[in-house]
Amino acid sequence: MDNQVDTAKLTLEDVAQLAGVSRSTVSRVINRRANVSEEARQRVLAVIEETGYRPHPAARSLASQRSSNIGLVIPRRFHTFFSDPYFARLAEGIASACNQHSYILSLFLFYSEEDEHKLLPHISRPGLVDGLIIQSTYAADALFKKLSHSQVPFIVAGRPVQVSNFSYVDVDNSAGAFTAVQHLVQLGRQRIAIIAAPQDTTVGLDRFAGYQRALEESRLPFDQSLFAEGDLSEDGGYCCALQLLRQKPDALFVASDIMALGALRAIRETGLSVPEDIGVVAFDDLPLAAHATPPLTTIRQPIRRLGIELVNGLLDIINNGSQPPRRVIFGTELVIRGSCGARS
Amino acid sequence: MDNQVDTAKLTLEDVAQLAGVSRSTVSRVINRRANVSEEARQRVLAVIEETGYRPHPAARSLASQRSSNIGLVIPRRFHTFFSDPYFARLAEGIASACNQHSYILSLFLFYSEEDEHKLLPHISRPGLVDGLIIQSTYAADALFKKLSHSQVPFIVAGRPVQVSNFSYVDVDNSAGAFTAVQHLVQLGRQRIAIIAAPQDTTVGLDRFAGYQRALEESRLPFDQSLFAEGDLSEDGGYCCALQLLRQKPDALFVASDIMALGALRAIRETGLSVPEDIGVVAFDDLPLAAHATPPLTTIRQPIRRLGIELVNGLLDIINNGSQPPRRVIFGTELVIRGSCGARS
DNA sequence: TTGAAAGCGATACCAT
DNA sequence: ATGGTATCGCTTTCAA
Repeated sequence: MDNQVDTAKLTLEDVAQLAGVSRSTVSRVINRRANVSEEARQRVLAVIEETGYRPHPAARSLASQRSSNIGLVIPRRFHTFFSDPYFARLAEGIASACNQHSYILSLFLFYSEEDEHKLLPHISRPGLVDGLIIQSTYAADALFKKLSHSQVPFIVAGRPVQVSNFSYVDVDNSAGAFTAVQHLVQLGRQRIAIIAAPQDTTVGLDRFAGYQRALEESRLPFDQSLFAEGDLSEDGGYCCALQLLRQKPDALFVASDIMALGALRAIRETGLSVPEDIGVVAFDDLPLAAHATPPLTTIRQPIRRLGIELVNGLLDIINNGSQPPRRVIFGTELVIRGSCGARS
Repeated sequence: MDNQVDTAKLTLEDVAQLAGVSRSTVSRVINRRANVSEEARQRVLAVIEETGYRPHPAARSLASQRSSNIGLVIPRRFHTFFSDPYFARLAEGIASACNQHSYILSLFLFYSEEDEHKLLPHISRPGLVDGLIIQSTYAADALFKKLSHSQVPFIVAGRPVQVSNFSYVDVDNSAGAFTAVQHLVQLGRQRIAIIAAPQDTTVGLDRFAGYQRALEESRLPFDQSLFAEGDLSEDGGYCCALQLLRQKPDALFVASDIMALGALRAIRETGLSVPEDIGVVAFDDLPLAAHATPPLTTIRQPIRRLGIELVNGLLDIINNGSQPPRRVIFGTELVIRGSCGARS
């Protein structure tokens, strides 16, 4: 045990000597190559166990040209997003998948344009990371272009705004929104307003599209005055709701749970009640949705799974290339609670 | 511009040739060493600019034995914590400080014991990271011990539970809690209950200590039946509040905003009102505190600054050693809103 | 101030 | 199956 003290500067060579084999053999054992005699392998393994030897990551990456590192990139527009529980959950899924695959996860948050200029050249070059997971944003499109000229494989979290042949993982935002609105219609609501997510993101666009589709299908007219665009914050939801309430809607589809909290607050302050006066359906199903007053009926998306799939997808691309682009879209699920007025 | 295409495999040697100098000189320029003639430096800089050359991180760390990487470690007990906005904010502060110092931030979330066993040997050896930021937990103490035998510098986020000579950054939890409770006392509350944070964390212990101190100082008796220990979740706060309400308290000090949300929910369901029947003061001042109904009076702690200071502290330790241990404690601030019943 | 050369600690190809 | 060796791209003495 105590011989682990100076373990720090133990090299392959040392292990090889102790085991009475060559560096090559030790390397093979470590990398689980087949062509090693069981006997040699056991001897090496024993020495490694005893000494607590670990290969030096830098030496490894230099020689193999792989870093076993992937980066999670959050472009500028989304800092605030990081205080959004959605993001933490995604990161969690990503991190746990990384653990599973023995990859290290590095975080790149672009706060300022300066950050981006400074970091981009580093991460878009092979060496630092083997691949990147990038949160989709409108602003991120420029980033995608630069990256697609680079050697670094990447996968996008959420459909990229401009159609291009990138690999991505997303949920079916449009279908989810459709379900949400359809549900309200089925409950007899007629004037269904929407607090949309930013329309320069695919999340925003797609959920709005689903809303519109549901109206059409129910032969309800689209009324521009029942549309408001929030910024995904609680405050945003609050402000939008105040504005929309003047139009006397009887229901509200809110494109995110967080904004829905704000909307509930606005409705409460206005003296109206949910779901009696106004039915509300949100999107995300974060843990807080169940704890809102009243509990939010919302569209559940598998955020953690999204994270895991992003990692799996990225590793697949790293190992096998991204031709054709790899795309995965998860379905959503309506979770009925108190805010919509379903009698359940 | 287009010559940046094969920039990927450009080496120091290439740059040296293009600039008509030796590798050594280029290296000196890159590392901002003094002993380079202005002329040579300019030539090299020009070539770097033109070619978009970036040093290979692995080669660099291998040669210099520094990775320019620091790790943020979240021990087991705290996964749930990651969906706590507190954590996201801390990570944000840490990440932005890393950007500033040109360090890469890697995330190590220990989900399972297996994760820990698998990752620890790697991160506790020099090479992968230059240093670690570790979230304090009771469970983390074992981790600290292992690490203090290793070569890897680390700093703790939050005071370690068992007193030892580690470097750490924390807020003055005890003083904050004291202020909170004192405030309630000054508003005339007599039966002040507490929803404490887990008592196997210093956060929990210190805030509870502050609560007790405030009672003592006001000559109010400590009543065990007015004490409940929550798990930092909304649900935890809810359950604790239900339990405490049976004891007819006239005020509640809740050790975290998130738990306070749960407490408000419980109080609401019980038909009591805040602040009339029950004054509530919480701890954290996350953005959501202002949006609760009623808005939470709470103790503000500078979470982002905590993150920044953790990085600065760690870098200081990396560069100058940790003797004596480096300790920074931030003060807190009472933010008065609606939940406490102050007439403001 | 500059350059030559010896590592840093692994991988992987090539013989054997 | 095993070992020798060139190589990865940089930092860092050491001489000049």
